[in-house]
Amino acid sequence: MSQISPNKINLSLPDGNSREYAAGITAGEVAADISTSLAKKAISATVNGQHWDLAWPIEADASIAIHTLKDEDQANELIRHDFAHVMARAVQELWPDVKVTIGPVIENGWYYDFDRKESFTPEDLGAIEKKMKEIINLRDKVRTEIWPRDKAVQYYKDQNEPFKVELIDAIPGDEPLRMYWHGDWQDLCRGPHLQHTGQLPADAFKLMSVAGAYWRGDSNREMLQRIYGVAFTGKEKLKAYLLMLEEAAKRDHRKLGREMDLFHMQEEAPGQIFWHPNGWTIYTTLQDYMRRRQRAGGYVEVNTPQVVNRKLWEASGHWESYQENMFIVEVDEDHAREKTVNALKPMNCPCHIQVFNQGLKSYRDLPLRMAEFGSCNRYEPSGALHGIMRVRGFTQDDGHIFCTEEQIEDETARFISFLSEIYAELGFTNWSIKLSTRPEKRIGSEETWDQLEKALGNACKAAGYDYEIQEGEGAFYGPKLEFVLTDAIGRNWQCGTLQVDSNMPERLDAAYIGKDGDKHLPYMLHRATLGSFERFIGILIEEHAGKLPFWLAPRQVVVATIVSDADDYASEVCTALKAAGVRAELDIRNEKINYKVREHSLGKVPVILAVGHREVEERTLTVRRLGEKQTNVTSLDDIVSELAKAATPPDLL
RNA sequence: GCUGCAGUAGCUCAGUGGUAGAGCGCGUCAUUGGUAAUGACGAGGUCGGGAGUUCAAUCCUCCCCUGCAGCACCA
Repeated sequence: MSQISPNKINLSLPDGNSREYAAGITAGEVAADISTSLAKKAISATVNGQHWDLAWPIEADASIAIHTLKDEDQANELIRHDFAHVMARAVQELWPDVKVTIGPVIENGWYYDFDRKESFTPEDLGAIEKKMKEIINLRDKVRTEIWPRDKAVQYYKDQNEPFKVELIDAIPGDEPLRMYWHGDWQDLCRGPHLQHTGQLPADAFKLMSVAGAYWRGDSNREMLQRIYGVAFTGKEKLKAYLLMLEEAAKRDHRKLGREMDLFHMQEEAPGQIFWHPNGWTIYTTLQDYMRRRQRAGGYVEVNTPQVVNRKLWEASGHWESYQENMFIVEVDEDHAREKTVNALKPMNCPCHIQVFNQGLKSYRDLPLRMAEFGSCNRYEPSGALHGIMRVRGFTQDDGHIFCTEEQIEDETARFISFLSEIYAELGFTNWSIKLSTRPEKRIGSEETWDQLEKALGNACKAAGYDYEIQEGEGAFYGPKLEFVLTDAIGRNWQCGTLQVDSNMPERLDAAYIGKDGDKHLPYMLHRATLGSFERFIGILIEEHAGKLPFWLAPRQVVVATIVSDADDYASEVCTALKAAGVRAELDIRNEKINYKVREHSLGKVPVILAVGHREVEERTLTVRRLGEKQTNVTSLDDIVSELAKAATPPDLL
């Protein structure tokens, strides 16, 4: 690729030295010039901050760094990318009639979408993996060429690859098309790539699963088959990743929900939860906590109807735009001319406006912070349901702040502090804010959007937080903040939200009398801290792998006897703990202590107090804490006061 | 909703074209035993629902329901 050029260029290396080369030299040639061993190990380069293929020429002065597999970030991107191509080639070698589409790098690996009539089976994945290893062993050189668009289109038409033709059509006209080969196999790709397929770590990848995926993410287009793979720079890292997946599966809230006897679901009520005593204890403990927090935060609590006539939903706009997600309830009264049509509320906001609209409001009433533990029902698409995380019946810790435009920024900042304290008390310190700005389809003037987006951004800064902008992701009526928390194994969950809205108040005729004596339209800030109790509890369970903080644990203490002579004392201990506000249970069953310890440990009870002859004599207890093997002996009074303190919710400490 | 896979005892799972089995759990009895399963005996299912093929279906076919993975959705 390099060509003779009269121009000299200066390349500065990471060690501070710089070297002079003829313009047009490739990064690979630079690596070879530095050392032959580097040339062998090199996989790519970074040139002026851009990830660079070793075969691409460098035309001007630049900073350059050569990468090997040791440079995790670049190496992962590169190998995952080339694995995608190698997999596509393997698939086409095994089934030549399969059409290829796209195969991007994703977290931990890649996927590639194929168009094939028959489904891929798990056995097919094994065959593909085997074929991939063969291709890697061929050590085929990677070659790229830049082609004019017409030539590329014609090529793909000749190859009968219609998806590639469509892909080219979607690429902006001025972008060069980079054609890529390893061996005889070809794909369209912007690169960069490895030097040859042999640089792929053949022992550090695995094909994970096959699933359907829409072409171009459009549910109206054809459904393709997507094969997911994971790859790392070494097999130890792959092993570690697979181990992490096993750990994640162990803390699945659906599994723990059964093991801890928290809740169940059944097919007569898909997407809805039957809470068992243990689970409901978590729920009410969390709800009691939120109720106290909201009172302290200046909210008034209300409660509004579940079944509401369609008239209100027509007025709010939900009937038109949200109907397919609503549970419709028809009532056929004996002498009525027609059926009454109602819907279960999918959201609380229209109802809160009804409360606001009772009586005439003055500017003196604002900001009015109205909260409800609002039970909502949404007919979510069947494929969206997931344990208690995504359900059809749930309760939001909902709230609406009615305020003037000037109050938005302060109220938002105030909410962010409110939320941050709660997240901290619930043990989540790792969370971030996303600001979603005006979408394409929207209402309201540009000036208003400017002001509202600025108000939310300023509020974040005022509360002391940074935010990330999500361009165009706001609601059609206003911008929003999303509060995303990261759990113990790195997964992200959107829980809290705050959305600015004047559309709903307007549609439902909300108004207040201003200083000037005229009617004004209030703004409404839709906000939730936990999101929904159901989802948040699911997150709590997974975050803690079932070992909830003591104050939230549904079963906090089991007093377990070793011999039946200790029954009376154990009962006395249990009573004392209950009186001190601890959720304590008595286990005087005719079972060995080993058995009891095992059972309650599996049930994730944080503290087991064992009682035998010795403890009865000395009026002590042998304390065993969940996750610890050793025990220690404590006096009755000490343990009662210690556990009573641990059982106190954080806001009451 | 779409694609694929799955649905057998409370749970986890094995199994077969001729009306089903294990472990745990549950019940009874014996056992009073120091920190992750004491032993014996016993009771549980008609194999998600419906239709079809067949002399005969839990097993084959079709439809439906529910779940799982991914996609789409989550104003």
